[in-house]
Amino acid sequence: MQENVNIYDIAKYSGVSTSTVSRVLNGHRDVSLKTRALVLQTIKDYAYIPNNSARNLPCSSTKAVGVVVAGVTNPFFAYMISIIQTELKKNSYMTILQNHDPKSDADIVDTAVGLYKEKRPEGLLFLGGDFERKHQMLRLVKIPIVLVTTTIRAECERSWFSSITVDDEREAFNIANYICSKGHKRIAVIGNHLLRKKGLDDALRERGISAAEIRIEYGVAFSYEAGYLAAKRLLESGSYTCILCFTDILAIGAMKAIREKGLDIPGDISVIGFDGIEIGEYVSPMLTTVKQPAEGMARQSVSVLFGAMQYDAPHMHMVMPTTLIEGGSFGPAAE
Amino acid sequence: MQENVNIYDIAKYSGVSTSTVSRVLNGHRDVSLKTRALVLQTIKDYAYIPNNSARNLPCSSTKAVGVVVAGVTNPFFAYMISIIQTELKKNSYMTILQNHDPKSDADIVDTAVGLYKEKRPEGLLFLGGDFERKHQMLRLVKIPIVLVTTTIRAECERSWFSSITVDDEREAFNIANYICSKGHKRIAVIGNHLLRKKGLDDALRERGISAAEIRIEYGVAFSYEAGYLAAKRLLESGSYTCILCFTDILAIGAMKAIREKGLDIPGDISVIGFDGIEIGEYVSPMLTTVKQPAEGMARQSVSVLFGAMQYDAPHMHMVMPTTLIEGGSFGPAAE
DNA sequence: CACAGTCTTGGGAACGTTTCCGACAATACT
DNA sequence: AGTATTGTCGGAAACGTTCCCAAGACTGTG
Repeated sequence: MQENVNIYDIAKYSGVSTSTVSRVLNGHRDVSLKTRALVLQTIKDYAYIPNNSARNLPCSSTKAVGVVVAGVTNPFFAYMISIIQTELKKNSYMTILQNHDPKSDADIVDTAVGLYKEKRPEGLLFLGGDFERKHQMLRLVKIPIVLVTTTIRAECERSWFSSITVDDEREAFNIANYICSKGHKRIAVIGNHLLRKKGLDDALRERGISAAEIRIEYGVAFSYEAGYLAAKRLLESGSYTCILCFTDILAIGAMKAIREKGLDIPGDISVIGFDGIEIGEYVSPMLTTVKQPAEGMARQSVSVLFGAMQYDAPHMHMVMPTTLIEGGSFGPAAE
Repeated sequence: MQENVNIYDIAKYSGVSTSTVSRVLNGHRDVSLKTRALVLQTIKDYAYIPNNSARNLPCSSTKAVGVVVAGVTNPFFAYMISIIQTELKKNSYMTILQNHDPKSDADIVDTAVGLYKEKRPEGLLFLGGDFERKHQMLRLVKIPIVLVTTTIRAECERSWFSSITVDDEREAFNIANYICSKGHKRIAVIGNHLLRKKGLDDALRERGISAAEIRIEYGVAFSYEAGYLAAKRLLESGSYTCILCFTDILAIGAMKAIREKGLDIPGDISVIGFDGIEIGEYVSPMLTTVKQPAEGMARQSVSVLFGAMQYDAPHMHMVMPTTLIEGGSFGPAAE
């Protein structure tokens, strides 16, 4: 273990005070060009690297943002993470990644509180997940929180956090209408999403399709496999002309089950997804999906978070538009 | 902004000294049960959370590990990240995620050095990427380094870091032989991987297939799109019975181009990938691929890293076995 | 009852920075 | 020339912990 050089050493070797070194380090003015150059050279010579913990101590800033993700494995989140990380890095914040396996039964809020307690990030970003039980616990976390693509229950008091979402209920309502308008009547659903389910139910009710006629498979997790298994169950128990999945990866899983059954997509069964991940363009047929503006949401999320962190900006709840990507996995009802 | 309570407050309110509070916090013995209970209660009452920066200062430990990933967007890496993060968390280390966009021209080593300078992690994990130019710079980073699935040039001095990989050269050699043994002669390759290319070349040379007969598309990045575009170029310029891709996502991209051309997989063209990502099982036909033991590698990587961090364990270079997953995208040569 | 030994506790010096405040020199102005 | 102003710099007190060292209380033994 070699001894690390510290700011005192640099000061000593440069023949200046620690204050001056500190000023150089932080780019403050009030340092002559000559002194600055001298100190910078010394820093270089001794390969000095400031100690971050000590640095954060006086201002008690950690330069860290916690990102709690409901499954890094989901390409939709992975994509947003890559953007968020880049954006945070630009402001020299580090991203502390905290994966929350959606299969595990631990509550995402617990995960977040744990992260906060241990690492003291200055802000918290949630990607996906369900925000319901025990969310109150997060109020004692006094740092800004932004929920991205997270399902927020209607009864939640929204005054103490920000969010960036699409209007899940409305989008589901619209897509359900779209499906019905193409003649589909025997519709199945895979996925467990409170708001999207609500929008769906409303649309069907308006059209006089009773909820009883709809089969909903609450694919427990958002994974390819869950979609596959759920679709398999559906195909064994009934006959449908359209399967709506609340997530693209579920849809892709479902498509496999349909193929295995020897059925044609969309000839026999249409499949429709939600999210708009890249892989959807590479399956056959291309996935028809409700695309969320992932890049924009990711960028906005750090912008909103920084706003709250730095200027104490008020909480806001942004609703982003979606686009229907017509991929080929959806067509009019068969008969 | 509310004032944060600190260890002094807790000491004061409990009527003890900070030393005692500290001892309770760190689970040292030499504290009477009564005092311990009292302090714990006070901590609870005031919702006190120790300041991490201050905590790390005396021992200068940051409880952080940097993970530099050559593209979080690649499901192969995303999967390993999720495991690594879980594993690190178990030891109450945080994972600082640093995405290195493979499309960008910045060198991965620069990214890593920057991460080290800014955040001072206690260990560094590389996922994927090419380890060649300027890798020497990392020697001045005095913390343990483990490379996972990273291409390490033969000329690299290996004594100062650990690695966990498959034997890329040998696996490529084997898979090339496998392809040839099924009668394929007009083979194309997509991907840019030094070692895998070398193994491939060797195998073909042994079989008397000159490298000139092989068309290699150096898909610049590892992305679906790169695979798609590369395959498109291939199909326009020649006729092949098999396309070997150095990464599954390239293969999946290539499959789309083949379908668009109206060709059958594997009837007209076989496709073979490398990695063994989950989505490979959900495309049609299922992707034949050389599966790397992602889970095992991820687990081993943090185990090796911790070994080096804690016991100053010697550097090691683990080579893991692969499995050939026969998915259906590969068949014997057509004619 | 004196003494040694064990438990428990408090005091205070570190850890490596930042930053406020004041000192000093050099310059500009009256 | 004297004074105000500006530009540079150093001193030293924080920041919130940990941990070593010593002091005090208590127990058991002779």
